Amino acid sequence: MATVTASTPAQSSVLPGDDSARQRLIAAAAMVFSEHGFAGASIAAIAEAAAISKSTIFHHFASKQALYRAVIESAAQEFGRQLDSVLSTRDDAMECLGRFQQQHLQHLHDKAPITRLVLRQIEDDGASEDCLALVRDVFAPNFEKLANYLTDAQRVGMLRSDMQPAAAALVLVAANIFYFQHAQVLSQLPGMETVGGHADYSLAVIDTVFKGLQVQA
Amino acid sequence: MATVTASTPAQSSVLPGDDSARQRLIAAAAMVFSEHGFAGASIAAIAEAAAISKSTIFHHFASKQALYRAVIESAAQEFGRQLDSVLSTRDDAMECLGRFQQQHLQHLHDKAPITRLVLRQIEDDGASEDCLALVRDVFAPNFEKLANYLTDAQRVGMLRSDMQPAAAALVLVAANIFYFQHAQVLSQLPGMETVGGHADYSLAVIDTVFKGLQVQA
DNA sequence: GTCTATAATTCGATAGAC
DNA sequence: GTCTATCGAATTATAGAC
Repeated sequence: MATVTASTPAQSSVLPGDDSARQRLIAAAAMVFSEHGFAGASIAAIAEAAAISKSTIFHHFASKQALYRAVIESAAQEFGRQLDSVLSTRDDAMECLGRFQQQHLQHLHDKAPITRLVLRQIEDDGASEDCLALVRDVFAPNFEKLANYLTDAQRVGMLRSDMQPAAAALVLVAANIFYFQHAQVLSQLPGMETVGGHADYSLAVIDTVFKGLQVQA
Repeated sequence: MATVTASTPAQSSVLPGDDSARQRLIAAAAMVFSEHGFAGASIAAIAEAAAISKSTIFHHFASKQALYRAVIESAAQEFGRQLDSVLSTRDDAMECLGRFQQQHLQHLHDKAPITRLVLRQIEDDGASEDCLALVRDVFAPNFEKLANYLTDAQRVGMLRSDMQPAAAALVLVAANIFYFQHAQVLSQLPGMETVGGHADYSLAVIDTVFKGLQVQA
């Protein structure tokens, strides 16, 4: 069966294929999925891109679906690792959240093809168990890191005590995903000149949400 | 009322009900487009739904594309009319913006099929002149109404003076569109129980953005 | 309705590492 | 000798053509 355990005890093998083979396969699959979508990406094409045989793929992954999911998981976990260093309660909260916004938006762009694939899948088929599981198992942990950061900062008195962490996290993430999906047309809206490029956008969002709309006392 | 600004030369037909025929055609087209998408909706099917002939359609609209656009324009203008009554600078700003969020989200849902069509088109082809023109001519006016409300409220001292109206408007709209597109999976995220249904979500967003994240003085 | 092409998945076997 | 990565060939599923 597919041993999907990620933690091989680093048995220094002399063979070119150990656990890195798996990583190479994921990388190759990411490219092919990105280019052709899930349905359009054949196992044969992925095998060719990874320079291995089709059957080897099924040695590593139980199904095409499982491979696809591993690709997404890999990207999400990579971002998750960044998160830990970005969200440090020791720093100023606004600065910290600004970093988060920028890194998250950057991540969406770096993995743009996969990001589009995932968003599209959720839009088309959000009620499917596949989608629900993907969000629950892969994205929820990262979301929780952000929400936990907000809750912690709240406890320490760095953030408004009656703010809802989950709602705030959602607003921040939504602003990024919305921008990722619709940046091309945003320049057509009035007043958008002042918002500018990616980085400026992230800072404008944080300024807005962090300080709020109401008059400050 | 329907002042459908158009590039079409005003064929001033003397027939009474000329304008209502146009409206009926738009309504029928909206249904057919919603059900089958742009490509899947044939002019013949639209003509049948509107109980008129194909050629009558081309008397009212220069092309299928123009009719499609009129459908979107019609929905946007309908929402634009609601906006004027919702955004009244006389009321409390938070309450007013809460109403806006709820109405906007409700509008997205009421016109769900068309909304999906438009969002999809922007995602797939946002750089096309069609999309840019759509946003510039159809959505920008409504966006501007919200931005202007924020600017006005700012001038009157109801909102923080150094807040960026365009950024704030974007955050609010993004939160709604994001929710519209991904509501099905949001329940998989931790802490979402407290956010609840449509109306609660709107209020949670407004609470978050209006009061901000930082500790209030 | 059968036929066919394509793609996913399974099977059985081989080779090298410990 | 067992374990695992790998492969080629065989099997199933399915969508489209005729």
